[in-house]
Amino acid sequence: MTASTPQPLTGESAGYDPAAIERKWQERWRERGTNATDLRDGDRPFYALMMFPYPSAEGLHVGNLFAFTGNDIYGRFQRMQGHTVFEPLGFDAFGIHSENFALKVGEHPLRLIPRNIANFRRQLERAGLMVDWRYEVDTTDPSYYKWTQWVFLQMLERGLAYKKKAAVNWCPSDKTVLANEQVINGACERCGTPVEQRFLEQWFFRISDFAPRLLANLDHLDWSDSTRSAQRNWIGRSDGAELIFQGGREEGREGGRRQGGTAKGGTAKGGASKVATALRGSAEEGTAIKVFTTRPDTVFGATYLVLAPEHPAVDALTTPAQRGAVNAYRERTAHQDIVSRRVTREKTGVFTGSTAVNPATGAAIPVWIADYVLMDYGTGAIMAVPGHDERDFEFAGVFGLPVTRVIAGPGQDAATALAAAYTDTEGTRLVNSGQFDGLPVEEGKRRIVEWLASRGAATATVNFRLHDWCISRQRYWGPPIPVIYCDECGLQAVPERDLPVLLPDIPDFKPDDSGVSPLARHAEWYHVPCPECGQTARRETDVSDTFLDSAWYFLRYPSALRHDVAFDPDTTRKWLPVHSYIGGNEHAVLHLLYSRFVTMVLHDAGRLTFEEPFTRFRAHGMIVRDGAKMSKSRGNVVNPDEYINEWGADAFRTYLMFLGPYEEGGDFRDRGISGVKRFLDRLWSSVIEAIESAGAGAPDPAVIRKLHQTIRKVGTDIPQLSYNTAIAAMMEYMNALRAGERTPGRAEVETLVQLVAPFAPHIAEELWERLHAGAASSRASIFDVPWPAFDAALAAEESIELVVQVNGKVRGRLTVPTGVTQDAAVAAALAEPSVARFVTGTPRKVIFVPGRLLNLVV
RNA sequence: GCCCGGGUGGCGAAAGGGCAGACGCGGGGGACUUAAAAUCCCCUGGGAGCGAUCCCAUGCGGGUUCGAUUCCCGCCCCGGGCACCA
Repeated sequence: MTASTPQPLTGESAGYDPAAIERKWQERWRERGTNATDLRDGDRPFYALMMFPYPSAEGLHVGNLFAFTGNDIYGRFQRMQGHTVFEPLGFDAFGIHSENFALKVGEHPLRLIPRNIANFRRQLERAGLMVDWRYEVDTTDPSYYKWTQWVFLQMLERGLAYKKKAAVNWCPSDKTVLANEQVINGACERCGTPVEQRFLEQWFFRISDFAPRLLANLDHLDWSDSTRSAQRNWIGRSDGAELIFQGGREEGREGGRRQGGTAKGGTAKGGASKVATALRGSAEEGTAIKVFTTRPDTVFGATYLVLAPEHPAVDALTTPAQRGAVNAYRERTAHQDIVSRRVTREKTGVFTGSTAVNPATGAAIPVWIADYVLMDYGTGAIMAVPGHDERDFEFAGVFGLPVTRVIAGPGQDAATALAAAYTDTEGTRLVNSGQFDGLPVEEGKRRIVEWLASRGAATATVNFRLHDWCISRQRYWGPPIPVIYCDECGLQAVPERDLPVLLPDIPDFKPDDSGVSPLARHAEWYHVPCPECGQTARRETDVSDTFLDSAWYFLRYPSALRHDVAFDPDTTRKWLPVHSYIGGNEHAVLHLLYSRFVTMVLHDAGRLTFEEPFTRFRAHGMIVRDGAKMSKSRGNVVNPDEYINEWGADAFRTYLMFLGPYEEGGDFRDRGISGVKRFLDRLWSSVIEAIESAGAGAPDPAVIRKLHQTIRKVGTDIPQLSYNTAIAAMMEYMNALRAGERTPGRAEVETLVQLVAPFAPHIAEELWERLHAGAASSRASIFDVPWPAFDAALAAEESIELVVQVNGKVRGRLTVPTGVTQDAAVAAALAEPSVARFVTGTPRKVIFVPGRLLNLVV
């Protein structure tokens, strides 16, 4: 690749030198405060937010720039529409990623991060973003995390933060607890190490209490469908019922095997069931077992129960004869790593020795424990319906438990054998279900729940998959959780006046195997007077999850200059909720859900007037390079600095937007950028020629028509983030402008410069200044000049090309006046030999689409 | 397995019931030049024909329609998310 050399042009004008004009305008924007937003001003505020980056040591990723440029174009466009636009940016610099990198290079994050941030800011400034850097936030700055700690206190105050000992995902390599979201296929998302299970005291936020609202509001948000769908799946609503099975009764002793004769595929190990029967003894009377099911219609087919090994009722249900086996199994699952528990599909389990009564059939059915039932979903217990659930069928097969058909599809009846779990519901009906036989599934569900409910054995219930948010991290690089433990007074919140709890500058920030944060090793920090009684007390040593930092940063930006509040109520009312948020879909279920949750809590606390933070969200696509995902190991990472050096920020930005649909991403190819650069070169020379030939040549109506069509196209494409087609339209106009020998007129180029401005701001400012040299307006930024007005009359075509089809096949084209009538069009079409030869006699039918097409059916 | 995207020339892609391939890259030819680069102009989905023209073509198979890349049904493949969630 060779850098384009400046082309000598006529007269004294210099050629297009991106490096020089980009330097010039970035400096001028700084001097003149062009990008500074007066937050008190303007009756049409527009908050254009982009997801702030994690400032890695490798520097700005092209994916960051792709995201930011898309947001910047939209923001600049809104400004030209007359909005006061606020486009802030900051750095999400806490967290395990930074900390691990610091450990790797042996440098303290307190020294490393500021350097990374400085490098990022330098790279970002070169990209020509309309960012008001006065409002920059850095989550690791005490003036920021003071308020992150404040957010925690809001949660604590409202009973939404709580501590519990929990089985957590423990990464033995990073030596830390991971959120469920950070475990990918049973392995740590950072290092890929298989995750183990540990029991630790953890801080949680009660996000699951908000599941119904978080789900319901999605219907009304102007968000990318892909993002909303990901959140719906994550929240995971299931409609069903809780059913009660009375445990430990003596009647129906043989009930567990009563229907065994109907089982066909599930009796592989009948012996186990015999053992179970022999060992069965009397369990404690009256233990009620609640199960959750989405298929209450299949309750007549529930032939056994399964409890999670951790279920609190297991002790009471275990008979003396089975205690040894049950305890051994529970011991094993407690220590089992989460990988094999979650990923292995092999069915294991142990019989408790007890039975429970199926509330529908009255039969006594055996109660088992198995690790395929999870304590943290539903009630931690299930009714097993092996006939109609794949997992239950498999389990029944392993342990020789009876399988009963209670759902029959077309061509099946109550006696049809089950070779596998039958899970269809469409067009099926209930069988072997007493008075409910013959009902379709949906009606069966309703009627059976009503019937059982009348006997106190069922409640219609909704369950969510969403778990509470574990925010504890036994690490160093995060905001300390502002809590103090006093032997006298118990758990104490750090009073707001004592915030921030500063993260101390300690040299040994490396986590060890203790499961406790490195902060615990520093007595001078760890010991603190109790805020209540003044006695020596201990600080909480966990720091909070990075996702808490980013769950509220959009509230901080407009108030970033204030140090007495997290966010100023008046400013917040004026500028929020965020009008436009653009970011990657990798944050669809973490950051975006947590932000919605925090906003909802602050709304309920009366601190915000809105409960949804982002009015409009669009997920941008991913950029790959030469058809492959960018990675250091592949060596195909695009370094923005190199490209900006070679082609200029304007060409780089515009190419990023041109290479594919913004919301889908695209393929970065070095060759492709030259086309965009050529476009900017031509823009430059066209404007220079127009200036130098001032007054020469009348405007060409065809060019003006094309111009207005382009104004319309670009003006509708930008709000839809259809940047690639907007650029294509401007290129088309450029081609029309340059067709023939004529010199472009001033009016023909001036508007184009405005259309290009959001994409290539530096060249646009430079050309605008040159077009208005000497005029009073020359000191104004092009971004303070209103967007060009579209004139429909000027854009209208006088004549159109009418496509003529015969039986749907194109047989000719006619140039006709725009308002041509059907009769005139048919007459003209039949006069064309290319059409007439396919038409004999009068057409049977004529389809006429005015302005587009004529189809003759013969 | 379930839920989202997506599959169109040599390549990145347009068109979301109405001319398939806009725009750009790459390629071919030409102009300018002593020459090259840059720039400018023309051509560029496949096939048949000297030609005007004709046939084929938007992952595969059906359907609806005067007309389908677009809508419907059933598959296949690629990318992403969720997943022993009862």
